[in-house]
Amino acid sequence: MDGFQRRRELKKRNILEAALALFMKHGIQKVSIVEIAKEANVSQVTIYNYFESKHKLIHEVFIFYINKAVVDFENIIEAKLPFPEKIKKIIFNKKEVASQIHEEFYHYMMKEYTEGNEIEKLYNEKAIPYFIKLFEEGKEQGYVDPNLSNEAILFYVHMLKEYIQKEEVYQKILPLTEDITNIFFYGVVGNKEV
Amino acid sequence: MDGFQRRRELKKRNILEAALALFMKHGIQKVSIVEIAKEANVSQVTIYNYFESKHKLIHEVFIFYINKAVVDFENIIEAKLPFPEKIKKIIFNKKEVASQIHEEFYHYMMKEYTEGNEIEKLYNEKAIPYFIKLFEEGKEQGYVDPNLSNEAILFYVHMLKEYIQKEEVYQKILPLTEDITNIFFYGVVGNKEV
Amino acid sequence: MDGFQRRRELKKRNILEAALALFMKHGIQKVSIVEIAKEANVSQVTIYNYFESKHKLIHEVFIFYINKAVVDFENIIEAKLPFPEKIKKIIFNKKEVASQIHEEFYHYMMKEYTEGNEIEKLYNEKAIPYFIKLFEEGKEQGYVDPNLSNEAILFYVHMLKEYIQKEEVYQKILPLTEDITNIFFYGVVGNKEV
Amino acid sequence: MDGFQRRRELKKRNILEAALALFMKHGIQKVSIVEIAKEANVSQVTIYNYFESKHKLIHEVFIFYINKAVVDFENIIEAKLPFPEKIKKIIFNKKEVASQIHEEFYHYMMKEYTEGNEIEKLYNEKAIPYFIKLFEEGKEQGYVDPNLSNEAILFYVHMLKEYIQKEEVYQKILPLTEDITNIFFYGVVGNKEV
DNA sequence: AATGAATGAGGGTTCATTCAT
DNA sequence: GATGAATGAACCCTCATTCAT
Repeated sequence: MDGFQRRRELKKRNILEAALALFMKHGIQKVSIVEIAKEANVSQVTIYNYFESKHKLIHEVFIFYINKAVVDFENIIEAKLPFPEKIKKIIFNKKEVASQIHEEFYHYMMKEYTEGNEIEKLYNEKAIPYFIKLFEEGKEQGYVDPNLSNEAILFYVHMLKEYIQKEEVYQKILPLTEDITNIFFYGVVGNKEV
Repeated sequence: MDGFQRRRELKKRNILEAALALFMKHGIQKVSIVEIAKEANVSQVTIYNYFESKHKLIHEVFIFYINKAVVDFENIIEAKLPFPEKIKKIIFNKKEVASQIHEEFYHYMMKEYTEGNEIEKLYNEKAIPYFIKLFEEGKEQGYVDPNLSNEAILFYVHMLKEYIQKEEVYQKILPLTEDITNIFFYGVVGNKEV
Repeated sequence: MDGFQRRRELKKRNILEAALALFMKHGIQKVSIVEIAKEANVSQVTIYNYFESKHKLIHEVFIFYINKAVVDFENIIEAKLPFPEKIKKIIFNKKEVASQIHEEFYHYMMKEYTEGNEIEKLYNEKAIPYFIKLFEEGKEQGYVDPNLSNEAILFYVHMLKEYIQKEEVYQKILPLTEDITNIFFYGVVGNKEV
Repeated sequence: MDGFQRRRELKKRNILEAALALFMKHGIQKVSIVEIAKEANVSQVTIYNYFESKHKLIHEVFIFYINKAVVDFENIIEAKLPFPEKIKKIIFNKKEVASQIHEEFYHYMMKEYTEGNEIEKLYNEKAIPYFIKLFEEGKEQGYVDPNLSNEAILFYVHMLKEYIQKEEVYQKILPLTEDITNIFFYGVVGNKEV
């Protein structure tokens, strides 16, 4: 990659970072191209030169975000930690990519995700295998009921993770961390063994 | 309430119904005042006469929605059903108010909800007591661990309910209903008694 | 038609007049909605309120123009004039609707005209019958070869009329009026009878 | 001309060809410099280096086009064909330079042509003499009334040629070819000798 | 009280042209 | 000399809100 291309990549990354930050803070519809351009210190048109349209920019921001998230996620899974700690980290650790995620950003992304496009492919190829590996580990160690389908557990983890990441929810449930972890592992019925 | 006022209230209700329907279908930002006016068969200005601004209209729509939701919710709680059935109904029953809720509507509402305003007050006064009553019932019948805080269970139920109501999630998890219910009651560890 | 509607129609007409004038002067692509709005002393948005889009405005301008043209045209046909005078008037008389017609306006209109839509219908219903009547009159009086198809004559008249109306052509051919008329009637071979 | 210059001329020609092709297909205003650059496989700036501005590029494209057209035209005039065949070819033969000419291109060119600049000079010097020669030939052979001014005949030929070349007209008048040729030679009064 | 009409501000997008390498 | 990158200005269009009747 020569100097030209390197600079191009750098600028593209700048724009993606700026867009990601703004989308996470204010959602997608409320963020205008002008704002992103200002945040990234480029002209509007430069953004169009790189991304063609707002729609395609959003798409690339998603991919950018997922790639970042997957790296953080990988680190947790591969770490030397007891299973429950990993789960806790995955669900509660907001520091992975961004501390505040705007709901609408998630919504848009999930919509793209469910429409069977590139983002879904990326997610399936990169993230799911780690999850499966994690759950199998949990099953082996007796932390997870082997009769449960991986899909169902995945759903639960996703939901918790996503819901807790909402800025308006996060602060409310911090004192409930223990209880929520308990419910995740033992359900509302509770741990009868203890 | 004289005839004038009654007609006034009726018209207001018409507008609220129209706005609610459109918000749920398309989100809030994408629905314009003109559209609402058309749907409600009134002039735009009439909407302004009644609600001052779009922002305040949205606010009143939320209150309107919650009041409706609470009624549906009340019916479930007071019904003669075993505890687990009530929980299932609350979590999975999409028919309560609307079959398809647009994500963004929820987001806006939740934001209003957490900003300590009228909507929160309404919710706290009307909905929470029913939940508490339900959970106490669950605890008495041995379905719920008495050591768990009501807040944590509330959080869990809310989360499941909200997450499942998303149109893009709903269809994916239908086959997982049993597993999800099991995790809710017994956690990922599973029911060791069986 | 009440006061409201009358004023509405008046304003619509104003906008159409302004648009028509500008389109004829500068063509269509070069004329922006802002310019039309300024010329008509209204806001841009008012134009959108009346016409929805530039495309539809253009369409209505065409219809407006054709209706005007047909009236002028009718007057000539129905007038008590010898046949050759009528033809001359039709071909050379620029004062009918506008003194200067921008080429591109014609181009756009003809495109619409050939795409089998409302404009074609309008033209066929309103203008063609007068032409046919005129040509039949010419044939009866011996001014027109009865073996010629009406389509061919129509084509010829159209072509001459349109071509001469071009601002860049008009001034050049004024001194040639006699010759051109002669060619129209007797062809380049000339009137052998004389 | 050394190697440098030859390569320069070649590139210039490439750009002109590309621009001409695009202008003829889509008109002038709708074709952007970027598109021309892409079609010619050069950078936009290269175009500016050679032509200074879009306006001047258009100008040079016109000259380029006329030169090409004149050559085709010359071939017809110098061919061994009876006079009426030459006329027919000139008027109806669309294959001379391009089969489909976008109207707007003609318009622009004609405007330049009438503004007393280089293009007019070129046309007067190169094309007109051939026309005059052709008409004199016609007069000698009795096909053209010697009393008619060459300007008037030129006007007629031009008009027919140009009008027929319009893509939206061409197909409509194909079945009328005979009649139109007849009108050109004998006028609407028709050939009384026959 | 209710309405049709009107508007200023802003959104996404395109383009001829210039800058910097 | 040639290029990719960058830009200011303009365009079409939308919307929450206000005006005038």
